[in-house]
Amino acid sequence: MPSPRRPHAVTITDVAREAGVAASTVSRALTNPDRVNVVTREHVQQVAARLGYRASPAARALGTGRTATLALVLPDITNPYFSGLIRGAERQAEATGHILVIGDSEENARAEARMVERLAPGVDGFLLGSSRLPDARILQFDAAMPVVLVNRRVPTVTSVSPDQQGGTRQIVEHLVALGHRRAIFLAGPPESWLGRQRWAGISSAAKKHGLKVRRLGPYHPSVEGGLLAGEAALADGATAVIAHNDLMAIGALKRMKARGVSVPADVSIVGFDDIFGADFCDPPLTTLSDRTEQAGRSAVDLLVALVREQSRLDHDAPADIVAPTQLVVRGSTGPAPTAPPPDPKEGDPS
Amino acid sequence: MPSPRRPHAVTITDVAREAGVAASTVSRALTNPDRVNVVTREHVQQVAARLGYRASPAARALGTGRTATLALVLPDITNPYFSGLIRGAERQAEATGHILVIGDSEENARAEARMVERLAPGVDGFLLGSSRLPDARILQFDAAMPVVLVNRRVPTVTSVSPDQQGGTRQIVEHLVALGHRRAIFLAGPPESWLGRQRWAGISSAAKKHGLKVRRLGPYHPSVEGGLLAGEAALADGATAVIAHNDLMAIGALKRMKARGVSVPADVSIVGFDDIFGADFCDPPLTTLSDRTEQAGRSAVDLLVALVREQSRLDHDAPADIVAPTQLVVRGSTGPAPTAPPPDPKEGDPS
DNA sequence: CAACGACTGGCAAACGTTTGCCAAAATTTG
DNA sequence: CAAATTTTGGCAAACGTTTGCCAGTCGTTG
Repeated sequence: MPSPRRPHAVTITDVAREAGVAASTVSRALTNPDRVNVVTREHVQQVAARLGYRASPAARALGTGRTATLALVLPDITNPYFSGLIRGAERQAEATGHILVIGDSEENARAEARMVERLAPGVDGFLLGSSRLPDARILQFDAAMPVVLVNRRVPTVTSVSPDQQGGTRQIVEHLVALGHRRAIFLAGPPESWLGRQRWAGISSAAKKHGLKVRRLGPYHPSVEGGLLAGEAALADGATAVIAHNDLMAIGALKRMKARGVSVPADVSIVGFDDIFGADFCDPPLTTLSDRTEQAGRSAVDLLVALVREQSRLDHDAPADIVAPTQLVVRGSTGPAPTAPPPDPKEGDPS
Repeated sequence: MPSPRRPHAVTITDVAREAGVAASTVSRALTNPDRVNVVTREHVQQVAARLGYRASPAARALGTGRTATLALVLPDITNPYFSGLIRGAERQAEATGHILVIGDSEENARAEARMVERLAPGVDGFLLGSSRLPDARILQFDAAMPVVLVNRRVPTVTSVSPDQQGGTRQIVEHLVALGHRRAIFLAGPPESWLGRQRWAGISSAAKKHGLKVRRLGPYHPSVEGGLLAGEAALADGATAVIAHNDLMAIGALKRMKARGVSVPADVSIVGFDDIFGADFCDPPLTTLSDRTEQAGRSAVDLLVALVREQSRLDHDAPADIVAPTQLVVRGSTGPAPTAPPPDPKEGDPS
């Protein structure tokens, strides 16, 4: 007969008995070392180590109201853009003694809200990455528990986001310098704050530089969405395409290639995010890069600070980190063609 | 003065008082509906809903010994190969009412073991993806708690892994059919079980088909590792390169391109995993594909079953799912060159 | 040397559930 | 209609921590 799988875990009482002290002393020796005499403390710690004692997170959480767990919820776990964010958050969570749980809202605001509500009772706070939630909902969550926004800004809510204004300016100036006069912006989901920032930044910079830019969309912010969007862009006849993100840019790239349109000779393409793959697609993608791993770390630090503040009473003003972005120029952008791009080889040109 | 952030959560006792029943009745009405009269049950449920009651996971865990939390630990969160696994696991965890916590061991067995020990007290079981742990350690963990292996098989431990034997056979036959006579295998970390399977499968299939294949490495299973490995492969002069995974294959591809070696005209390259990017790198990568999202779902199902079994006493034989793999032929493989590949353009040919 | 304060360690009461046990009530059975 | 059975709901004891309070012990100070 098989032995029971989970050998009954060693509890604080076991350690107390073995060390000849009260449970409370064990607790203090381990979590509040200054509160107990050095010799008792060391004895207790030794016994605890010998017995392989691990405090029960559940019991601790029940006592303290803290779970030492942070939640990260994202609209699309599989977007490589988020890998860096996840890794950064995971590392910093571990470094600060926290556990990271992860949730995927699959681009759906309703699902995101459900996810937050589902996770809330078990975590100390939330990292909301590229949240699709309306401002009001975010404010509501923020009022009820510690929240840090990533890739989004909402007044009074702590956040870290990449500098889109500077970034879009770089993009527009780059295109203008290459002689482009008409561009297209392939929009992502309207719920995307970053997307709205991008469009705002691009239109404003474009106006300043005399670049004409039209917006198409919205499209699903994926390679598939980019395929569709690319098709639409071809029909428009602009010489430059700015996609909501790299996934879409890559989709558009694929579509161009399939249609025999040469990038960048006929049309230039720019993306956002500098995801894995942007540097080795064909041609490599010109794109706006930001340091997502760093963002993940900072966001966790901010969140941990918020959680700590929550127990004390001093709330200082919410932080708003705006991280620098950098345009990485690769092969997908080039001088504007002098003649308009040729008609696509296949498909109905209507 | 700001109101307290966390409005004191509504507890089971609040619901009980409001509904005019005992706390135990509330508990049963919500978690064990058959145990209570239909009219009381509905009344309680209504009151609970009205008050917005959410059971405290900590308290529940303390009472039941179950946390409704599953851990997924991986050697590299940022490898797009794992995105599918993560998504599949997350979806199925949610579907079965579980929370998924995620850990990154960063290719380090020691870190992996630490991670498991750190997480263990707070989770019901583990999903170990592409574990770098020695068999003995895995058996040890498996004896102490529910464990499901993904991309690894260890006798007596439940697992789901892709069919490497069939997969490697497909690769070798593909290369042989193209006329290749000599190939190189660029090995990943020796701790990788999948890597060992791959080498075993390739050598055995190669022997059968009269293909000569040498092994180089180990290399870090990343694009950077692939760059190095590609360099070494060039020196060898084989006409076909099989990389431990797509990351390395893409690195090798980059290296070839940088060195002016044409793929597939001069050398063919094959990878494993069919990750994001494999279809749009230049040339697109021939690679062995498996359904990682499906694997993630199955693994969670198996784990949940294990957790349930643990409370009852019937343990049935550990499951071992071997999932089919499929060779996706793209542009990186082609007929073997009749002449040997040209000398690399730059660098010391010694 | 008395009084005082700083240190230490124990007691016991939380924290919010679940669940075994029991008794009352309702239902079925003979 | 009494007895047997099932259904229902409450009581109270866990589960494993943390922490406020208290009392002893020591060392210090005037």
